[in-house]
Amino acid sequence: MNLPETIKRPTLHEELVERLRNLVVEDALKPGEKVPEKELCESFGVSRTPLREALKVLASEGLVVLQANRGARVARVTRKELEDTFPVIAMLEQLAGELACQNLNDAEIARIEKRHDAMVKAYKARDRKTYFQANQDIHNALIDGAKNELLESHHRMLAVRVRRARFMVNLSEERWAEAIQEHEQMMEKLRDRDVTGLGQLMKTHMMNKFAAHIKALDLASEDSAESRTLS
Amino acid sequence: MNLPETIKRPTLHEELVERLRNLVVEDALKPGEKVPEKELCESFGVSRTPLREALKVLASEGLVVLQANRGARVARVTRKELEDTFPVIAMLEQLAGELACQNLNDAEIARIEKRHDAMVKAYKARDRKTYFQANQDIHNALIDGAKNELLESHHRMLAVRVRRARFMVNLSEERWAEAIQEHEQMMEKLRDRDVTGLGQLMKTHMMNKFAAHIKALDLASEDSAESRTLS
DNA sequence: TGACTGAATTATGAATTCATAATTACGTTT
DNA sequence: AAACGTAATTATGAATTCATAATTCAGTCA
Repeated sequence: MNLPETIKRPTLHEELVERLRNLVVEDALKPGEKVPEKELCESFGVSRTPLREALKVLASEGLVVLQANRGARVARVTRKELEDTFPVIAMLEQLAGELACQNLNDAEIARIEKRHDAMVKAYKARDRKTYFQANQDIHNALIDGAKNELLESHHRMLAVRVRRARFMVNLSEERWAEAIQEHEQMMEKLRDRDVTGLGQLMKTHMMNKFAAHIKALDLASEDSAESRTLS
Repeated sequence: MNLPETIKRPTLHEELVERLRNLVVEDALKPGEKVPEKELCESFGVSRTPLREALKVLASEGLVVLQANRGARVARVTRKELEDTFPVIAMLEQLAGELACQNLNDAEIARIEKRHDAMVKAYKARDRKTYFQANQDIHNALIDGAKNELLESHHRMLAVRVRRARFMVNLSEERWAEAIQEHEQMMEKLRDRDVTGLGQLMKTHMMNKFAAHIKALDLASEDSAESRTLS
């Protein structure tokens, strides 16, 4: 039996931060929309105090925007914001790749390979949902593998933005195939413990993803006149 | 007359986030210390509600630690945390250097050179306070020069940690001279618009700073037995 | 004396209340 | 009818109150 592990009792506002973040990321609360304080309080069965505390935290993460005396709105996902996000996240992934190569043990790498195989399988079955999950698991495992809490937390904050953007563009068949290729290469580098190699790959992987997103956005914006902000 | 500029009316809790953050960064609230909710409310002349909202935000930044039903404590600065911080901040500075080289115009670069000269002057006069301020201004100007809000905000969060650590170690004469040298080189690269060059320099500059910090910490910890956490 | 028990006190999380800013609805005027 | 001004309503920020968990302290017993 493995002992202690400090009992986790999530305080109300932490729970709410989680839930609200999910509502935003899963696109249940749409960008630009006003956050319905009253309704949310009722549906969660809590008073305004903890909910507002949670909103403050979400605001500091940039997921909602607070306007003095006018409540909170879900932050819009602008093109500029996406353009800003990717270079930063790419750098973090590069660093994560380098550190993960150094820190992961063989068993951990084997576990990642398993997820990788599952992802490839999902790709072949064109099972988007499973693919996305496995993909996210792999990236998270590599980030965790860096064993750097700061890196992890900052990456998580940025990844939320990208995940949010996922709802706006759809993965093209070409990009999907390309992404799988890149992941294959990443696994190779990881097996070989090629520190700078994996870092480099993860960076370019992210920048390619970025390019695909922007391309998809440009295609999408051909339809609508107001292409400055998305959705 | 240049128009709009949305009127800034800081809400109470934002103001408090600022103030509290300063208390932590300026080491008025010592690491590990309990945050005296009551006293702070009185001294700021506000009720607990906005102060607690501010604490939640500070907690999400990692500056304080919340314990359920036991209030907030100022986060301890551990060695591991510093070791985690620097590589991340170094990557961000590298990216900032690259982007700043591309985005800054001649006038902006000239302004940075002015600050650089002021910094060198402060160095020669051994005026630590002025030096630190000018140094910080330069770094901030380069970060701002990247014109990337995400980069900026994440950098700011991490920089706070380093600034906090400044109170624990003292800049050695050798490292000080070295840092000035590095800054001279940085200005050169900036003038030459050497994108990758400046990026590289800023990264190593930060890692050198890191090494100096760690070295100073090791020297300091020789004195005290409880060297696992600092202060 | 020193460790334990339990009551008193204090601190904390969360609900509620209150004052005010923002929004809406309505009436007036042209 | 459209535009403006004003009153009613609602939403919001912040103070206050309340219930409960944590801490302190006094008293008891070994």
